[in-house]
Amino acid sequence: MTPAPDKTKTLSNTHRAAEAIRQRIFSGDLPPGSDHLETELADELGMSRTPVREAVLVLETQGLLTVRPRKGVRILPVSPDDMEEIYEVLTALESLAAGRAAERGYSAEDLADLAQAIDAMDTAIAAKDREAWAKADDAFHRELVRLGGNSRSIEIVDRLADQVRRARLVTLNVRPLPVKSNEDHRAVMEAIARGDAEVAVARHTRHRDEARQVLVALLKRLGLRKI
Amino acid sequence: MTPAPDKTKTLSNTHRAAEAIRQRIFSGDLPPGSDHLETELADELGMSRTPVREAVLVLETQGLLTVRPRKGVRILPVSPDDMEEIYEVLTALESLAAGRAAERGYSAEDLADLAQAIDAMDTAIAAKDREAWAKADDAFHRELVRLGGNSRSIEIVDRLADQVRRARLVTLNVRPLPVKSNEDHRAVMEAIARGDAEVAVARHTRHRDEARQVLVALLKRLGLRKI
DNA sequence: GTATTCTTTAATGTATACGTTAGTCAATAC
DNA sequence: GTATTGACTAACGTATACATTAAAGAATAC
Repeated sequence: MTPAPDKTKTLSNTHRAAEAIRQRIFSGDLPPGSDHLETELADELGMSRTPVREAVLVLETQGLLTVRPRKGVRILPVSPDDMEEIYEVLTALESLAAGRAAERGYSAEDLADLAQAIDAMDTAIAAKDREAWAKADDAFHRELVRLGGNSRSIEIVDRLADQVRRARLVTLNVRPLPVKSNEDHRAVMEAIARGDAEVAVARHTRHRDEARQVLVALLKRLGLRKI
Repeated sequence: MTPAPDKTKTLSNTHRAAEAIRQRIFSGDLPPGSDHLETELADELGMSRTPVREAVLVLETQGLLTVRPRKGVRILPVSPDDMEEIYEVLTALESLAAGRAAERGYSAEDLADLAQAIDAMDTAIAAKDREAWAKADDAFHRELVRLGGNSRSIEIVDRLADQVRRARLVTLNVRPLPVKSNEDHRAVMEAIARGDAEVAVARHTRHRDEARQVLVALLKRLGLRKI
């Protein structure tokens, strides 16, 4: 997700277009590899080409699509190799955040959201509710980076997490329920709580590396169809 | 720097505008904190508002400026705190790259550019040529990330390095010549050459952390004027 | 003198029109 | 039958015109 540029009310059409297209990509409505003319998108969104063009330019810099001059905008596929790259960066930045969070000396109260996300994952796993688990997992990682306090990291991770979410569209119902991963989450949180940056970093790095291996292997096994 | 979108010849005005504005920011021609109307920029660039708007939108997502609805585009200042954030992310991603590069088992030949950058820094320091040193230092860090092989990292680091370059506009001629930093560079390169990822990561992390401390302290000492 | 409201204005956000050009398809030459 | 060339078309890149709106200032009421 990307933060709303205007919290009050009057979103510009450009922002609406960007958000709409982004949603349609994540929902699978604009599938990876598909092409779309600016004119079509504009018609479908009920606006002129101008805001659509502007939105598309932004989404291009965010790596969701490319503009191919007379072929339309192409929704970018995410290959297993891409996902490996994305996870590498995510791992580095989230681990950085875990370390910084530990150094900041947060109180138990400060970590309430983190704890809540962990509980929600436990609940979801008990109920075998994959959607709920994914949502809580997102919340945990997002909150972790927020606690790191580096706004640039937050922004970059947000953008990359978008892509991970796209991958999950495909993998969520195929992969085994990650019953063990909450042990890692708890360990990371506890390390942060007691100010142990080293363990927080090490544990989180291992956690993400393992997740990456599972996901990439799964994507490769699922075969050629790009996400 | 940002890779040219079209290597052949026919750059669109949008790309030209983006590049021109970027250059004007780095050259100090558009100072941090200054405001500029789209119309003015368009006139100065000899084109209409449309490509300028598109360029500005992209630069906004890259964190160089913000569009403030009836006030013009504001060139963003880079505070010491901002620089601290930027260095944190740079450190994490460059260190990641150093580790991955070590794992890849590069030959001495593969590391030639790295070695060349190091030599250039030695030469520059002997000649007390700060400009040359900065250029070679840039080349070293850029090549390091390239060797890491993660294209997302490369892109992110490129964007952040832009900001570091802006800071150097102010600090380059004030700070002491970093006579000792090439020891770190050499150690990192040697660790990569012998495939020692752990040392490569640790040494580079330390190197960047020290550089960050020097730069941030200097920026704070130089005082209130934002970059 | 101050505060409120109205008016004005200027800059943006959006639509649209137009020129350019790449891609397509057909026709013709071989 | 194949390949090359040419015209055509449709999509994009850019310019421009228009609508919208927020900021600034003036005027008036108190």
